[in-house]
Amino acid sequence: MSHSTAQMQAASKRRARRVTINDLADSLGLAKGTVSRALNGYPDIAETTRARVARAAERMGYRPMAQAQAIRTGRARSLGLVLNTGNADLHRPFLTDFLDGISRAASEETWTLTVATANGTEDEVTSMERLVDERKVDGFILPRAMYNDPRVALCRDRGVPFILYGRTGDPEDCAWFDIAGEDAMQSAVRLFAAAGHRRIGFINGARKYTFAHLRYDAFVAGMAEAGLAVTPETIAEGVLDIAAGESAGARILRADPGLTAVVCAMDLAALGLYRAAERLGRRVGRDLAVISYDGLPQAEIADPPLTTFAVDNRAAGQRLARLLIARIRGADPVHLRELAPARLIERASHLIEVSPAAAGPPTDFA
Amino acid sequence: MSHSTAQMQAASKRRARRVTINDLADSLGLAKGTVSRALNGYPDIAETTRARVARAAERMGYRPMAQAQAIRTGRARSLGLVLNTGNADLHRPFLTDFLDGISRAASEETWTLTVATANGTEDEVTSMERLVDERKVDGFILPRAMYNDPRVALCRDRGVPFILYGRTGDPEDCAWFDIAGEDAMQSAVRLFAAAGHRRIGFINGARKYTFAHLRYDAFVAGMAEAGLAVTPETIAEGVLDIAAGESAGARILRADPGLTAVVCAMDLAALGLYRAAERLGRRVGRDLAVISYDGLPQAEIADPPLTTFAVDNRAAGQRLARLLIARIRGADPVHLRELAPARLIERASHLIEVSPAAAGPPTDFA
DNA sequence: TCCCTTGCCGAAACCGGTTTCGAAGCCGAC
DNA sequence: GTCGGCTTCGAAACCGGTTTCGGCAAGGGA
Repeated sequence: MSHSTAQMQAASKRRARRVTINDLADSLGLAKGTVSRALNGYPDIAETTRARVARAAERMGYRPMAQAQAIRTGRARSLGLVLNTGNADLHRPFLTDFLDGISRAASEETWTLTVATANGTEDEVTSMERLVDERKVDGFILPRAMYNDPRVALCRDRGVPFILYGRTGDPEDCAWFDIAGEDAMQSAVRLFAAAGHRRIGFINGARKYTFAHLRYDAFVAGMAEAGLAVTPETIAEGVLDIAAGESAGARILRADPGLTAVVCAMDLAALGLYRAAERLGRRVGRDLAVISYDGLPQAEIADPPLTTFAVDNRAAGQRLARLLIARIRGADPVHLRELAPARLIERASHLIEVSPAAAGPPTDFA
Repeated sequence: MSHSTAQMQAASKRRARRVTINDLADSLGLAKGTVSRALNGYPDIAETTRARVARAAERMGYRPMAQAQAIRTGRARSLGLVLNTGNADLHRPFLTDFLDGISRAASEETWTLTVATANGTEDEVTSMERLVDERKVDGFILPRAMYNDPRVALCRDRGVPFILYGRTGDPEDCAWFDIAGEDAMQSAVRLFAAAGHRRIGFINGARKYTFAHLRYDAFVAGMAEAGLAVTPETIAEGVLDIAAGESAGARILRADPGLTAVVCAMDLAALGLYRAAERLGRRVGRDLAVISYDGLPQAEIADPPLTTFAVDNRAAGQRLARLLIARIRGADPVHLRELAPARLIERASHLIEVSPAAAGPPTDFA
């Protein structure tokens, strides 16, 4: 039926034709169906046969061709991730760790990661459609969950498994993983309140993302808990980059010159605030305290180094991948929901002297 | 033979079974082989038939299943990229743009991007092997080309197409794309020399990467051209991150306190140099001029903002993807080699007063 | 009119796997 | 000794495409 296996042994391994399941079956004197079942743990294969097949597969370096499996099983064994580069800065610093986490977890199950990019939401959905129509991926990781997320709508409509990085407005049938940014916001307020701050500003992200809702509510709750007044003019919303952070920062700083502390929902916002403060003759870490969220590398470089709640994106990627694979294998999404905490990295930006009335080290809240 | 198409029309589109080439053939009354050839531009199909098939495919939303094609053609239509996270910082800031460039170019040809990660070089090669054995990818983009690159050895050995981002020691049979970092280094030296600097230091990357050889030679050439002496104690090698940049910076600054300018092969090195300078009571942009290379976002945040040669990683990704696809389709690697320039972004770190003898605006060299 | 191209398409093999179905062989029970 | 059941495997269908091969009909030249 085929190419002499003896000849294959003799030939140097390089450039050799792949060894297929037929080669394996031939050399074992078994039917290829039998070999397939032996390799895939079917119960109707004798234990001795199974071992013999496994040994031969190992020896001959047999690795099943993924596509050939996919065509019958319908599983590409690939996770999809589409990055929206419309707001590239949102991903930038996260990405390496995030990808590493995903692909590491995927590898463990011999799955792979397919990534695509898109500009804007519409393009994003189009990319996703192509990926599922061509059966290149079995499911999606959806980063930056939006309150009203068209990607979720698509997946529901097409019956494609997915997992959100973040939460969404209507979580029914959604599997998700998220970091409790809201807890971080509340901790930040507590920390400031305990340090004696009375006038605390807030720079939030854009409401289209769910996290902005959560963090806003948490900020307000934290203020209420501390018995502090929330004044709308010292709250900025919709800030997603440094430039917006700068103008928003300038606005709230001017609205209330008595502001001594600002909580930022994102490091980029805080970095913008740094600039605004400088322009207004104020200095972060000396007469303006800042606590932020994300843990970007820029935050460490900043002057003064930014105190921020850091997110472990590698771990997040791992969890997301594992949860998605479980989802693809049929697990109930209700059981695939996890919330992890952010970790406070105390640097210099939150330490200023406010009032002698304040007592106790702020580190209690780490 | 099959499922009533009328029924399919009636049913809501959601969750519908994929439309296969058989469905298409049935509904057209053609053999599926004919449909396939029509779609793939075979010459033995009548023009009217081809048009009819194309229209039907469009109308029914037919999208061939990638894996089924791959099994016969041997093409997965997927580009492989394995990221080495052992030195995560090397990728970090590049990644979003880079991935965007690759996947954008890939999409144009309806290819996709498969990414994997690895720790260390050995793991990297293992990951690559799995990808090609399972036929998940048709070729690789190899970022951060090394002088002696085991990934290249693997690809050659297995006959797998690849393209280097960077150059390598033995370029035979290699397709590559690179940014002319050496030109940037030489320009930096010229710029400093023209501004009157006489004592110029250099912080280089690690020699295992080819770029470090090229940039070293270019630095030396630039110094010779300007008639300046190269002193080994003001040259540091092997710097790949901020910490190493700091200690290397301290060393050369102490070795020659008369140093007024430093060329850095990487922004991270420059950022480390900032810290070293500060510790030694010197200030970049006032009594120490710095020009670097990469164009990281951190460089803009730094104080003072870092003058640096920026790399357009999106464009690089695009070119790499296009070249790799050409390579996979059989183009001769000798014709797949490109060199692109870096672009100088003048900020504040290179502007200091040195000697009144110097004349002429430095911008001549941008 | 006949023959030979040429254009166009159907039929079937093929790719490398998975899954279904049925049958052979062995065993113990009756 | 026969029968039934269980274990174990071979054979073949199948998945959704691509590619080869051959045949039919139309057209052109002699």
